[in-house]
This record gives sequence, structure tokens and C-alpha cells, in this order.
Amino acid sequence: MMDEHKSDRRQQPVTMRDVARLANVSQSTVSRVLNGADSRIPIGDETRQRVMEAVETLGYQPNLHAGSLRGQKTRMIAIMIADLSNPFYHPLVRAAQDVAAGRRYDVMIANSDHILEREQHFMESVMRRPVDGVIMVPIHLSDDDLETFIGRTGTALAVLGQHVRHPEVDVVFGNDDLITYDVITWLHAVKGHEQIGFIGVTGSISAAARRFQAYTSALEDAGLQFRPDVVQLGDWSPESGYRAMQRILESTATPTAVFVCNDLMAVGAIDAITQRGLRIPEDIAIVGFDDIPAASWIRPRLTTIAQFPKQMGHALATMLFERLDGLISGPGRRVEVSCRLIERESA
Amino acid sequence: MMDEHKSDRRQQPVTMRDVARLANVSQSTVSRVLNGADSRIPIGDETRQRVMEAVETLGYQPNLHAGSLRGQKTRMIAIMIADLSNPFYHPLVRAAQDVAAGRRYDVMIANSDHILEREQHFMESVMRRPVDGVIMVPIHLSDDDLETFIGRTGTALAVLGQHVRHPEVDVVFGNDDLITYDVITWLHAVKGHEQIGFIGVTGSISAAARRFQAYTSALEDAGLQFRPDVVQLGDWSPESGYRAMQRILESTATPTAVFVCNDLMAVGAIDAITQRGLRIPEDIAIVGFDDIPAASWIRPRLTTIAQFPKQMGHALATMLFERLDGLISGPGRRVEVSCRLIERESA
DNA sequence: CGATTTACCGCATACGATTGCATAGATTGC
DNA sequence: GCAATCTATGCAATCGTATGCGGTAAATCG
Repeated sequence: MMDEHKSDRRQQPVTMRDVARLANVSQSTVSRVLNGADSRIPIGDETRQRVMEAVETLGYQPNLHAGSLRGQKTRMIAIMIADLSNPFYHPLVRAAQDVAAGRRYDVMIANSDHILEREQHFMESVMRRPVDGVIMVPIHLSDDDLETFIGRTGTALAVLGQHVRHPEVDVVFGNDDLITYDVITWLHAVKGHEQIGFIGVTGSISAAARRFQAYTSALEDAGLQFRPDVVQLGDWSPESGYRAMQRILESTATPTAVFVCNDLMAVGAIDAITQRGLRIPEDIAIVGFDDIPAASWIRPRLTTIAQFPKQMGHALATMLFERLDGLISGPGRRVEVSCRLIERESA
Repeated sequence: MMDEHKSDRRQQPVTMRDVARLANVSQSTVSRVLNGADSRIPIGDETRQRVMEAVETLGYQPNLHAGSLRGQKTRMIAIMIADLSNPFYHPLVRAAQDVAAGRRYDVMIANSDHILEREQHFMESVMRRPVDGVIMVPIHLSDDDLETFIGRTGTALAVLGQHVRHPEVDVVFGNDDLITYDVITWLHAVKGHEQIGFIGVTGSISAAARRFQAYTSALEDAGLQFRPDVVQLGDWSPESGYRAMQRILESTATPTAVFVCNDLMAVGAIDAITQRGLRIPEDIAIVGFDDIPAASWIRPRLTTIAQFPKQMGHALATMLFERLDGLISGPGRRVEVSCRLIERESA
């Protein structure tokens, strides 16, 4: 008598057949009533009425797994981002979710934490549990990986990342190399910095690598010398930015400005600087990247390069759904979203 | 010749039957080889070999939708949080994801943005696309809603939120009312504040409501007068905290301390105060709630009440999987995770 | 050496929904 | 008045996988 209700409570979910039985029609008729789109076959008004009532009283919900199996659309897309804790990705996910919600699609979010294995696991996971479309921010995945994925599933794919050049995937990317070049040049020519440091991230195909390239060529074009000890690597996290800046401060030649590859690391870097008793931007100027909300919470307010993740997410989702709807079927498109320098107090 | 490869590329995914054909066995044998757990029926070594090879060469991946249909486990859990952009939830999600990954489960994340309709939509969505378990942070959903959900699906459920009292769901919650009472008392008795404000959030069953209750009784027990004009409501966002604090500052009686129901709003509140030319904590002391990373990024560093979302997420996921594994089947358990005041500079 | 067990495997069905085809009655055309 | 058309519905196959049951050959037993 204690928990008897537990066992008989497990009433199995109501299926179409249950609805059909109650409405005194066949299961196929129920299906046709619900997916009214099948306009070639008409349904009697009175029958439709009975079915809808039965659906109401039973609280029927279609089992989407079944529909997916039958080869239908799953009405679900998957999004993989690189770091759930990085505010940069939130507007991107949000925008994509909004577009998806408008189409009555569900969204499955995954995050890779910048780890290759997690990216691979995501792809396998999506192959086992097919979805209609995938949006992702791959850091390590190569075009070959994407190729096997597309080859095996035929799933529409939209990615954020300039390094992706697969002919069938839509790509969104920022002009971060260009803006990095410009900002380094600006630090030198306008702000008068002669020694400019750089905090990046390991990996050869990541955005950080492209920014590093831009950094070196800007130095070269400005006639500045490249000093390896003012270039340090982190892992996108504030803590790693803190440690990277510490290493720079311990080096023989302290720079008067440091370009940091994202705002989270910049936060850590600023901590390291002020903790050393140095002033920003008087002693060392800092420029970040992303323009996350916290950039204007901290003091001094962070001068940073704004990306526009909301627009990126919107573009990704829009292109993805264009493909799902069959509106577009050509080769992958490439959409550039321009970055912009936001001048605040740290540089 | 341009894009001819586009049309014939859509090779449908490889199924078990394909594997069976290649290995010269029946489809059921393939199934048994892969789910070795079916130990009642033995498989010949040589056959197993052939099957595994076929799986390899074809790159077979099981279609989990089919398994789900067949009544098997979906190997997927869903998590609904209240705000993707609130860092408080990140460790919670992360911890749950880690536990799930350890069990080789996939995770589907959704966020409600504190909106009732989104919460309902999430539940419907999970009913249509069944999962093995659900973790959520409901703000508006009542026990009745949970009841219909459990009744219809029989899905295991673990939630964060003290207000949930459904007999079959596992609940994790913080002792936020207690700590709020203590901190208000501390602000008065130790810090000497006579006029203490409060920035909360609308809604009668949210955590903010409980904290408000604790606030009023602490005032009463301290013999302090309750002043409605120093109590303002926001929506958990920094902007709303900014506006709430503005309204407080415009009121006739300005408090010397303000208790803010979460750190994001506290950030906005601090902005409003400093922008007014007032100093923290000398003119107005601020106490936040959550201890998000940014609490120690801003200046002055935010004194706040730490919750431990990582432990919460771990507890939620652990309890959920205990139920999925059948280790536990009794009534819902309630786990309290204690909060703790982190004294920094803002109070 | 015949009978029973054992090891191994295939057949067929079910899960819940979609959809081509068949069919029953009603209506129209000539 | 009978064929042709239309309307409204049911039947049955199908998607990919799991599994109860039955079947065959080899092995063991008495």
C-alpha cells in the first residue's frame, strides 16, 4: 500500500491507435487529420471533429522518433559550440534557437570545450541520432572530417570558422585577420606603442592562429621587431590569460601594449597587471577580442574588437534552413561578418 | 559535370541489413554481435569476426531513433535551464554533462529564459521526443504540471528548486532563505546598516520570492522598519538591476546597503551607483547572490553568496541515473546544498 | 547407436507513424 | 440506367532495430 501507485502509474504513452480507437476511425485517418498538409486526400468534417476531440481528451502527442524512423524530418537541429561558458557563443546560440523555434524545430546543444575528441564524439553522436541540420563551431575538425560526415549522412551543415573550405557547407566567419592587422597598426601608428605583445592560443587552424599571422605581418609592415618573449599562449580561459600575462611581465622586455585573443583571457591579463601594481592603459594597454558583456563591467573598461555573434548565429541558422527547405542547393556559401573596434579605456 | 556529385552523394546511411549482407549473416545476428549483453545466445567466434569486419568497412553506426522506437532506452537526457547566459548555470550543466558522458549518454540542452511558455514548450517537446531522463530548473511550472508529465511519460525527473514537492521527483535546492536571513542580519548587527534595500524578481514561487520572505523577517527580527521604496524588482539581468537601483536611488530614503538577488543584477546595480558618483561600500554596500566568475572581476570585488552549481548538477545527474539504473525507486529525495557568504569588497 | 542436449543462427514480429493503393458508397455524365 | 468520377476511409507495407521462438547441425549421454 506504500508505493503501489508507482507500479501502475507507468501507463505507456498514448499512441495514434488509441486516438483512432476512441474516434472509431483507422489509424491512418488520424494521421491524415493531424498532418492536414496531405490535401490530396479529403477528410469528412464530422470525422475530423471526432478525431480532434479524441486527441484532446487523450492528450495525444506524436512520437517524433517514429516519424524520424519513417524517413521523415526529425524537426531537430544540433548546435555544437566550443565553450558553453564563453559569453561570446550565447547570442549565437540564442539567435539560432530563435530561428529554429520560428520553424518549430527543436535544438540540441553540445559543447566541445575546444577538445578534439569531444568534437569527434559530437559528430558520431549526430550520426547515430540523425537530425535535419547541424550548426557547429569546429576548432580541430578538418574538411576531411566534414566530408565523411556529409558523405555518410547527407545532413545539411553550417559552420562558423574561416578555415573550413568544404564545398558543400555554408560558412560564416569574421574578418578577424584584417581587423587584427588594423588594430596592431593603430596601436603603433596612432597610440605610439613600439613594443606590442600578443596572447594567443595553441592550434594551427584556429582563429587565434590567423590573428597571430596578422599580428606578425602588422609588426613587419610597421618596421617593429618581433620579440618571441612577449608572445604567450593560453587556452581562452581567464586563468590562462592571467598566467600568460605573468610570463610576459617576467620577461626581460615588457611591452607597452598587449593584444589578447579573447576577452576572457584579457580579464585574466588585466588582473595580472594590476596585481603587479601597474596601471592600465598608462603602463600597459590591453586590447581584447569578442566584446562580451563583462568587457564593460570591468575597470578599466576593456577596449576590444566586437564580433557580432547574434548576426552570425542568425546567418548560420538562416542558411541552414534555406537548405533544409530546398530553397538553396548549390555549393556552400561564405558569409563574412565584419568585426569592429570598440574603444573604451584599456587602450 | 559541375555538381553532378551532389545528387548521387545522398547515399542513405548504412543499416544493419547492409552489414548483415556483407557478412553473410542475418540481421538479427548482427544485432546480437553488437549488443553482446544478450549472453543467453552465444555467437560463433568466426561469425563475430566477420560481422565486426563488415561493421568496420561499412562504418556502420546504429540508428538510435530505431532503438528508441523499439522501446529501448534512448541514451539521452534533456536539461532545461532558466538562462543560458547566466554563468551560474554553466557549472551545473557541465557537471551533469560529465556524469552523462561517463554513462555514454547524450545531453540535449534547452533554456527557458524564465518564460512560462518556454517551460511548457520544453515539456511538450520532451513528450514528443522521449528521453530517458530530464533535469530541469523550473521557475513557473507547478507540481501539477510535473504530475501530468510524469503520468504521461513515466520519465525520471530531477529538478533544482525548493518549491517543487512532487512525491516522485528528486529535488536539489539551496538553503537560500536561511542564508539570506543570516546575511541581512549580519548587515545590520555586524556592519551596522539600518536601512537595507532589496532587489528581487517578480513571481511567487521563484527563489527570489523566498529570499524576499527571509529579508522581511530578518528586518522584523532586527527591529528594522520595512520600507517599500527600497525594494525593487528586476528580471535577473544586469540591465534590470541597473534600472532597479536607479529607482532606489531616486526614492526619498536611500539605503546604506542593498541585497541583490543575483550577481548579474548586482553588476548593473553597482554601475548605477558609481555612475551617480557614490562609493561602494562606503556610501552603499552591495551583496549579490551566486558568486559567478565576474563577481571577482569587477571593482570593487563583489561580496556575494556562493551557491555551488557544480555540486548541484552533479547531485541532480547522479540521482537521475540512480533512478534510470533502477538502483533507486522510492519516493523523491531532497538534497540540500548549503550556500556560503563570500566576503569581498562590496560589503 | 539412438536420443537428448548444446551451440549457433534465421524467421518473423513489434515499436509508432506515414503513405501508396484499394475500396465502399455517393454523385455525376451521357 | 450504367459507366465514370469523386469522396471519404481502411489496408498494408515500410523505416531500423531488438528479441521470442523455432530450426539445424554437432556434441554428449546412456
